[in-house]
Amino acid sequence: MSFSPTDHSNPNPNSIFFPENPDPMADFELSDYLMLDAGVFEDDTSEKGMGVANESATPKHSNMQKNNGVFCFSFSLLSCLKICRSCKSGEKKNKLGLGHRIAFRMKSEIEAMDDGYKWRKYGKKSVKNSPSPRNYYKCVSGGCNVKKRIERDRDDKSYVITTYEGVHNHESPYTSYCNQMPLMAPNACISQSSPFSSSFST
DNA sequence: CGGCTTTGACCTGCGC
DNA sequence: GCGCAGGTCAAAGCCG
Repeated sequence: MSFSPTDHSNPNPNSIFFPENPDPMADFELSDYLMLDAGVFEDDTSEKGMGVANESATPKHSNMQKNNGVFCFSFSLLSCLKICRSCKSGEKKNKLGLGHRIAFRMKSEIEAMDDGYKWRKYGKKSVKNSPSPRNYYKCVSGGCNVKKRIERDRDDKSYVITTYEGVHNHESPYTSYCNQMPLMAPNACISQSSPFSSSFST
């Protein structure tokens, strides 16, 4: 299944589309993700505050599974944020009082990835020692004060660093959309909608 | 005309 | 207290 920009059944016209590309993930590489306030994996080899999806890692959540030696994340960023909510981190909050924070570093030419939620840009700021500006977004859903920052990696501009703050208090439009497709493979929709749902070779 | 982005100004925290 | 840097606000402009 693949959406096209003219496919009006796609609930989010801003989605990233993978046309008839034999390898839709060819241009995308999720290199790191940092659980700044909590860990995703219960893995003895994990660094503090960072999950590592290696062979010995034990999936802490049902969203993650091993398939033919490959760890497959069936969650996208949006579901990952929900995972954060369930983590036992003591509900530490940042200075903004938004609670959990999670950062992703990924190789991408596109900065504004579609993660299923709708965002409104409210600021842009140049950062010291960084040639690329930082963009600020807020979730536009009423009552949801989740924010995200997007900036280019100062060391390697081919990488984009996305930082999420807070937890959505509503379901993603995309999640709702996927839930209405019982015949679809569980990972298929997310894989098409969000490149964040990736696979790690182990 | 409504929604979204841009951008300069303003606010706040922190180090000296 | 002062200056700097990061974060946010809000008016103006753009676009469909």
